[in-house]
Amino acid sequence: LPTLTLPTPADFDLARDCCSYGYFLLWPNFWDPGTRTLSRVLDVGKGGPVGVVIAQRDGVGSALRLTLSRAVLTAERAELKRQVSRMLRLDESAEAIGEFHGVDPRWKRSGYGRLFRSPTFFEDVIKTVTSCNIQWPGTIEMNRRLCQVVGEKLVLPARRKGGTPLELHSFPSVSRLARTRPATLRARCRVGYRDARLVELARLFRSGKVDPAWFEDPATPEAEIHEALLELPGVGPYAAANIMQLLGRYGRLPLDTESVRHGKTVLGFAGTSAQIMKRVHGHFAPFGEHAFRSYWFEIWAYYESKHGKASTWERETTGRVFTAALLAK
DNA sequence: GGTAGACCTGGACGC
DNA sequence: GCGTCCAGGTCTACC
Repeated sequence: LPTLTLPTPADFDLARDCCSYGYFLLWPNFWDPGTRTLSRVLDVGKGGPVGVVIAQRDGVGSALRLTLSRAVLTAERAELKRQVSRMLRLDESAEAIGEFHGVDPRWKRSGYGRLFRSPTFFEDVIKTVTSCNIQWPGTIEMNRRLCQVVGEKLVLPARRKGGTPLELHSFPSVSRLARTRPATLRARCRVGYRDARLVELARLFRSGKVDPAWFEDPATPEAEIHEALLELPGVGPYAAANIMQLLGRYGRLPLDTESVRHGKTVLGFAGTSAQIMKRVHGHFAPFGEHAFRSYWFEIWAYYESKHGKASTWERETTGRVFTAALLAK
């Protein structure tokens, strides 16, 4: 099979930096704790979906080895590298992570700093909308169904003679989701009332009214991005702040019921949820433009204290246990 | 500018 | 078993 190599920052650790945010557990992403590889299908051009397995064999800072399901053209190769770099935040240098550790030294030892995200801005927006007002296992199910129902199918030949071919799916493309009927999403993907909002989002991307390049441009003022996100269907204060962090803007906190749980059980705050939210907000304000990472890795450390290293979580078992009721115990 | 009430779905909990 | 509540919120309609 064709392979590609991708250099990484000096401190990059695939197992740690991939398994750093819940989206690594969402379809079509598949982290295999056994082989410590990330695999999924990517849409990189007109040649059809490409399966990719990402491995880091020679330790921290070594190059990634990408094994592809088919040969790719030059333009596809560039796009593929761009998408993998986005997912794993290869754009964040060791120095940039060091700067964060300077502000919050608690994560220096583990090296946590990069946060996993999607290969595209579009997928991040859709995934965030599917995480609202629902428990985590529901988000997992919705993403699985979206891929299987609306995503493009990729069939890989059986590894052994007589074995069954492997069927994989990509994440729904903008154009495909824009053409999907809300009723289909509701019935087959179980997205509930999110149906029309998801289709409308895809249509905004398709028409160019939402331009990913503008949102991703470091030169675009933060306040303008935030304002534009709030205009999107299905995106409120929580989702907007979360998409901001996915864009690498860590100054805002996506406060939700999980923040309240964290405030109570870990930080020891008492009072009404509104009061606790306020205190959580104040607690992380001193971390300034790094606030979200300080907040998130505190939560992540709590999850790992309950279930072990995130890189050992299985998508089908451990990955599904993060419900409010279980976390509160 | 602030706040009830509705909203899909499915897990958790009480009876 | 069945009803109720609510989750990594958002939107609309009111005040």
